[in-house]
Amino acid sequence: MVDLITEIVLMPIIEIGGIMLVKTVGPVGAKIFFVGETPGEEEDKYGTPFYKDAPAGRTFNSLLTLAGISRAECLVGNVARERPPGNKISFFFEDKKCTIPKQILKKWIEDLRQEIDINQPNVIVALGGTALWALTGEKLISKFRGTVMESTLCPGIKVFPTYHPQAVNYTWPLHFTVVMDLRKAAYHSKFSGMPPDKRVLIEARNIDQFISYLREIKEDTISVDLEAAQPGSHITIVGVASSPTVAMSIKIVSGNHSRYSRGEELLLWRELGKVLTSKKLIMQNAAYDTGVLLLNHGINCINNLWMDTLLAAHCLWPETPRDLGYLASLCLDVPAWKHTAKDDPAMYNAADAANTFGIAEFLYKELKRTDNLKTFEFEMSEIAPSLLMQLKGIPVDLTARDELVKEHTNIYKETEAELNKILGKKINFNSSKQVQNLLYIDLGLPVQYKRRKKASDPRKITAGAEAIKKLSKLVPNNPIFNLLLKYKKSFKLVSSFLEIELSPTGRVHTSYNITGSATDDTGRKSFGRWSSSESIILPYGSGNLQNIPEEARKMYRAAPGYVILQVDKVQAEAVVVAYLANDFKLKKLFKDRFNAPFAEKGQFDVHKFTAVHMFGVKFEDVTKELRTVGKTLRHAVNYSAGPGVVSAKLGCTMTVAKQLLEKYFNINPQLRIWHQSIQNQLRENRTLTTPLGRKHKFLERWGDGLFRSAYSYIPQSTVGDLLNMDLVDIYNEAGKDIDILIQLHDSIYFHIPEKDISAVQKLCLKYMLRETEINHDTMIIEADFKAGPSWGEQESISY
DNA sequence: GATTTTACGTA
DNA sequence: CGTACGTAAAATCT
Repeated sequence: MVDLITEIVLMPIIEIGGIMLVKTVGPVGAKIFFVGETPGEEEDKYGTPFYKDAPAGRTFNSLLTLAGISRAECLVGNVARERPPGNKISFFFEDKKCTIPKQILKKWIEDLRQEIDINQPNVIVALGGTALWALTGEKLISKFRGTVMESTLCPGIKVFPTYHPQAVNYTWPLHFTVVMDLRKAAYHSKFSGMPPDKRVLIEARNIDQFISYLREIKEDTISVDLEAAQPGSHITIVGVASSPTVAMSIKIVSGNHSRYSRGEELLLWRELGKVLTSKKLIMQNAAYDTGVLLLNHGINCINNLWMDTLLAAHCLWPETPRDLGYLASLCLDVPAWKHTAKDDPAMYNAADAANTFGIAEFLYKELKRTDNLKTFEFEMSEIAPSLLMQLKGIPVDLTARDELVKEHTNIYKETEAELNKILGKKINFNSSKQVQNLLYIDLGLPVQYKRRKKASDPRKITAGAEAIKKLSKLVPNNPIFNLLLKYKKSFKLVSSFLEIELSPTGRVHTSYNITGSATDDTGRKSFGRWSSSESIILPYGSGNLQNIPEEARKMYRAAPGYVILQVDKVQAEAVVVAYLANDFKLKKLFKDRFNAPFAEKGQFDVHKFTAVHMFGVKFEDVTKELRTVGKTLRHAVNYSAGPGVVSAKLGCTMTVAKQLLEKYFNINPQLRIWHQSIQNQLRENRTLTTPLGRKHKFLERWGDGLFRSAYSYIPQSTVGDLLNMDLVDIYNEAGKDIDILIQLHDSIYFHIPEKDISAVQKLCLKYMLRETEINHDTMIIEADFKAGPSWGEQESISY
């Protein structure tokens, strides 16, 4: 019977009272059926769903191409067949939350059901939340995308949800996820029915059962996952998988009580310790699990790590989310399980363990295929030093801290009182809104706006420090500006950096994150630099240790007889840029500096060099001010900053800033060429590779924002990686003997006995002068040293 | 009470 | 129209 129909759409366009009916199109018996939401303006005009020249249709087609799917072989339709007023799907629902469909929508869903029934596709791809709801009754696309579901509308038929192409248009980085999803959908179009779930996930009834499971594991690799209660990171559940399909978990804690006797628990930890120190281990975010095991149970299994799936995913896809649920949706064919954490934590944990194993196997193949194994192994080697730095913490001198708190609390309180007196009323100067009202309404000053990232961004009013500085120039002799700045500075210092909780031993801890940021899930920029954030294992301190201001650094003091020694990569990013841009003059300067004896190195200062070329003065005659101009311009231009930044930094007018920039570019034409070459590389496949082999695909919209992000990528990433290589080597050689305190992107701090200074300097130099090939030349970034009684009081020392 | 915005510290 | 990062406090949402 079906044979009689060659195309579903015999009459795609039917006009009813001026509104087009947009029907499903495509060949009968297609294996994939794409279902969207409603027709848009163009679809309505031409009667075709995802019309090729409509915004969503254009994106849809390009996503299909990237996923290797031929649209001609697919059915394509929408849930709603007419365009609602204002393109709002809620028009077809009785209620605001879009759960009760109106009669007409019910009829369209029945049409959809019949189309599915006639065609019997192997997979229906639900594009967006409405299609997901119509086909399965579920609403949250972000929760279910990437996982196979069974249709409730047509039982027995697979539904595979992903984002709507229009969502990709709004948030372009989603396209990576959608392409990955579509590839998986293409795989599912090859067979009908739900994929069998072969996993055996078991919650152990008691310790004995868990221990016998551990003892019987024959495989040499296992994956491990812990659940822990905060604060204190007390382990509540342990899960171990011996393969992607076999996992067992055991609940150790119920409520606030251990479920087992002390003796039983000790037995468990002993047996677990044996397994963890004899097998190769897979973990997701191993630094946390290994850290908790080491700190709370004395189990040190760091050297047994084979793969941290977080790091593997970071090396492969640094631009995407990397939580386990997301990775599973890309790599595996398992049902979504992340929402079961509360209802059945033990099974949830077992699923975590098993899925981590499966993800690891997938990622390993991908790392190999894409030539990323070296970067991955390097990142794995960073786990031990970063974790031990976290656990060790850095010492705080309580007396110094209290004095600083007292001093700066006085400053902001006095400043506040003075301001209130001048203004004749009380204002919260930490409130941006109140300060804006004060400046722009009460005082009627010219409104200051934030610098925009894009010309198309809306202008935003600001009352930040930069705006206040500008106003103080416009209105001289008004004392409130300086008072405001003083208040903000000291308040911030006290609240964010001085009044912090210390550990019982008076230390501060931070978690060094090898994979960088994790804040939002629409594309990240992690370039291989570490980030620093609050340690969940030891939650003491200000969290981020990479943004402590100089004043607050004074409270981090060395023990008696000890010093804090700092090693810096000299002008690191400027050196990398010089080699990337192939700036011969500059490269020669850096090489000459390297070959000069220590006492003469000051004669090869890059910023003075810039000033010499900019202003035609002699090297000896470069003033401090001219050097600052040179430094600011080099920095600004390297990263394609504009005159706004230069004028703000130098305190000059925009006109002067523009002239300076122009002059700089004329003297350094290589920079424009280098920027152009970055753009050319992006044009090829949006991917940049650093001299150390780290790759990053830039998913943002094509344009200046993308370019600027890309310009900064190679220098930042290369310097970060080189410093971490140094740190790993130094740790591997001497981590047991010397205390590595802090990593600050291009410098490392040590806490060492004063008598060891020159030995540690030697150790640093042994590794830090490593050679890197760039543009068929050999780059060496120099190192220099400072030391002092505290982190905030550091003096240069020779070597 | 949870989430978003604004501002600000470092490299 | 520098980039990258994390956090505190205020504002805003539900």
